[in-house]
Amino acid sequence: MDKTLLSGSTALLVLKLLEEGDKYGYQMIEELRRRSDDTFSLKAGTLYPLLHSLEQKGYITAWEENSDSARPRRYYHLTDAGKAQLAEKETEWRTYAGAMLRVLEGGACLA
Amino acid sequence: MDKTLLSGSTALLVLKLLEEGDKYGYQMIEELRRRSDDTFSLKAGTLYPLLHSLEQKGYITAWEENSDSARPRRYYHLTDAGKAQLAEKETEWRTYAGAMLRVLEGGACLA
DNA sequence: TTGACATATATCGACTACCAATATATTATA
DNA sequence: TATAATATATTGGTAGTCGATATATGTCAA
Repeated sequence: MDKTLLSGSTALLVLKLLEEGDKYGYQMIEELRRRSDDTFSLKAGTLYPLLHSLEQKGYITAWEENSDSARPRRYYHLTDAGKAQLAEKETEWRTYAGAMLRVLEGGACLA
Repeated sequence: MDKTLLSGSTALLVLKLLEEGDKYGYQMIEELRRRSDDTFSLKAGTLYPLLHSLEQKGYITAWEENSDSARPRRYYHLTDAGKAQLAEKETEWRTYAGAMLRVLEGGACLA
């Protein structure tokens, strides 16, 4: 898969996952891979900086799992601002995909 | 529109337009804008370097319009290699869009 | 006629997004 | 004991897009 195709939609994917409930980074990577049938394999080097930036913008908040053992997990929670941003990004993506299909199918059966 | 959404699919759009017949740069910008209902407004600073790179890769060839007056137009023609690349890119995009929809609709009616 | 705008191609610098590589730390398995 | 999976994080590099700018011509209105 061309990685640049994902450009811009990564934030949308992350916000969408968090709409269903609080999740931690590693979990999101696994879930995205599974739900997209291995089409999306989001890299840690992409996700963690993205999570920090979304937090800074107020779209998500973080809370640390209270665990005695193991590496602690940072769970993320979608804020109201995040929900608004999600709605906007989703509309934007559907507009883009629709326009794309229109171009791809515009000259299909004329030649 | 988030410009990064377009990332990676610009080459696909250009190859698709050329599948219908030879076209010149400015014409492609106008046609894309029209066919996408103003969703795509490809910039000259994006298109011309892209055309050069597609030519270098052998996906398209260029021929100069023989005009006495006016600024001459550089028409581009899709090669066989370009047609193969187009098919591959188109499949790739549909895979990506399908996976995207699967994630977006995965948790839609459960909450 | 002069200035503004559309046509038409081209390049450069800046910004953003993504990834590979690397680092760190724990647990489970061989 | 060492290899892999879990889990988060940072850095450096690459690629794609745009804004600004440059150049050159044709058209239309003030």
